[in-house]
Amino acid sequence: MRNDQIAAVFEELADLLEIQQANPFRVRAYRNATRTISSTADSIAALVEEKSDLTKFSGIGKDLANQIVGVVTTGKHEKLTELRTQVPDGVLDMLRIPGVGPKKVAVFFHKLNLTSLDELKQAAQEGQLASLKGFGKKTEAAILENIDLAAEAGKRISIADARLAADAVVEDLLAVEEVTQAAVAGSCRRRRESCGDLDVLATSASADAAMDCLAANSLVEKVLMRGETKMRVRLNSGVEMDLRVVPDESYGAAMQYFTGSKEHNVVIRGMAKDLGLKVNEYGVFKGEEQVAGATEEDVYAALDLPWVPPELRENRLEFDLIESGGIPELVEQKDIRGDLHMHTTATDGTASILEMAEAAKKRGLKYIAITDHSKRVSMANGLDADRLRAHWEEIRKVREQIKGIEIFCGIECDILEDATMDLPDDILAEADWVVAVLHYGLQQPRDQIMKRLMTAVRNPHVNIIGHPTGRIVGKREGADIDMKEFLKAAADHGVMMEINAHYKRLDLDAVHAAAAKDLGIPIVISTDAHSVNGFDVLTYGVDQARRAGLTKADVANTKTAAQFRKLISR
DNA sequence: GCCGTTTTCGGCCCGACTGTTTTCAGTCG
Repeated sequence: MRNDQIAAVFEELADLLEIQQANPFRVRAYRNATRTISSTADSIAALVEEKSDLTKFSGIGKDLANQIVGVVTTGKHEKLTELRTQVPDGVLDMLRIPGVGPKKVAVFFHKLNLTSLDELKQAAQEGQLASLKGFGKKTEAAILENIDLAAEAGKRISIADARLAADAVVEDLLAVEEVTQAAVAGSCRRRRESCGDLDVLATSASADAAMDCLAANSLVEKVLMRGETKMRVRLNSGVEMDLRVVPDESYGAAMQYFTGSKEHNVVIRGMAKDLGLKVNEYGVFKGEEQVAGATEEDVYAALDLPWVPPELRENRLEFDLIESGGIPELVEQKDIRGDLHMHTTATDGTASILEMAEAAKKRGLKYIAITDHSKRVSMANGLDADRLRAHWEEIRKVREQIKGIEIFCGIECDILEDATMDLPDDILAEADWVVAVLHYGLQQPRDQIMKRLMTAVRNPHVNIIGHPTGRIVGKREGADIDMKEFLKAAADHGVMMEINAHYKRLDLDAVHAAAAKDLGIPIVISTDAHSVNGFDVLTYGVDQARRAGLTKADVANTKTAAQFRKLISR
């Protein structure tokens, strides 16, 4: 059983308990556990099998540990099965309507016996909701208006789209005379892989001036809510954006607050409490007195903490890092000197070897590896041994035509479904750089996937595993991998791991990249560029590495060309 | 349901906005 499957059990349990008006802190305990389970690189099922103590995870106590063991060993959860018979699926769907939470859903279910979105819609159209105690015409109208959005609730946009939209709004805001400061906050600032909504923060002599600016932005479809300091809009893309306007002296506190994550902030506020302080979006307060707030650095300093890079604010690594000596300097885009995964017209790229090399050089890169597809990827005109040798011959010619950038003869070699390599050892041995990847058969059972990965890891010619899980962010689950076992094998055999920088892949993810770092595995951030503009995505890969707590020293393609050549010389 | 070097019981972050109220509950982030 995979971690996300185990997590889903407790997620549903939390929803059902919430509708049953269970103790909200108990519900939160389940949600916290869900998060813990899905954000560890350990295989929970494997831990259960070897009878490890699950209470070592913070937020998992004796009771939850037992429940998890039950779920893993029996594949069922008694309480969940029982609750399901009491609350139909359709009732849970109602939770996804914006503005509708567990309390309202409970009323619909218990007072009106409504059990689906369709039934709720009909009841609203007939005016049944407005007559309920605590409800009125406006609530009913809002539900009618929002009920069709329930289907796409939870829809997230890629970090690339998020940054584009948020940056555009910020740029507009900064052009407003009254606006003194404006910046992106929320999950977009934390550089999550995808964003469910966007947060923008501003300081302005007039909150109205800032809000009017956003309301007039061409990206905005509708103003959903507008108060004194806070405004929410829906963008054309369907995603919602919050704008918050605060005084200058609170800007840092507000940035800290609205950057989140919620989990990070809960810890921060707990620490403040222990120090006899209170933290809110307006500042850090000792009694009535504001002791910090203008800058984020001040806010953290008031709590005896170093400033925490936004990418780390997930209550995953940051507090352990602080405790064990401080937050290290994270890798930056300017540290990257090489790109070790890209394609040319030889397979499915749109630019020649020379064009790619020139584009890379222009971006300041000192070395690249050309890694076109192997023959199994026939759709992309993948290379067999003969064509690959000819291709490498071309690369050697290009080396003569361009100076100041080193070009490695590489290959992105498929690991086939039967756990053999797509190209024979003798040609892999001739390569400077071999990226081994899974493209097909990602749905195979864990045993076979692991067999394939082990084949690649043990192959003496394989340098690195590219986009190790094969997942597509928000679209496709990756292969079923026991990540700890796989990474351990890679570490033992000196095989590196890729963070594929494309915003649709970002693979390894932050949790697994951190696990790889812990094992001392060198990480390479690669763009997988298929065109000269394909290098643009590097920034997303660097962000992902930062979210994993990686420093320059952890990332192999920060090395100089000479150092890197030495690293991969056979 | 979890957690603890002032705690094994009594806490569990905090505020904006809306709608339905006439002081507050629900939702959201």
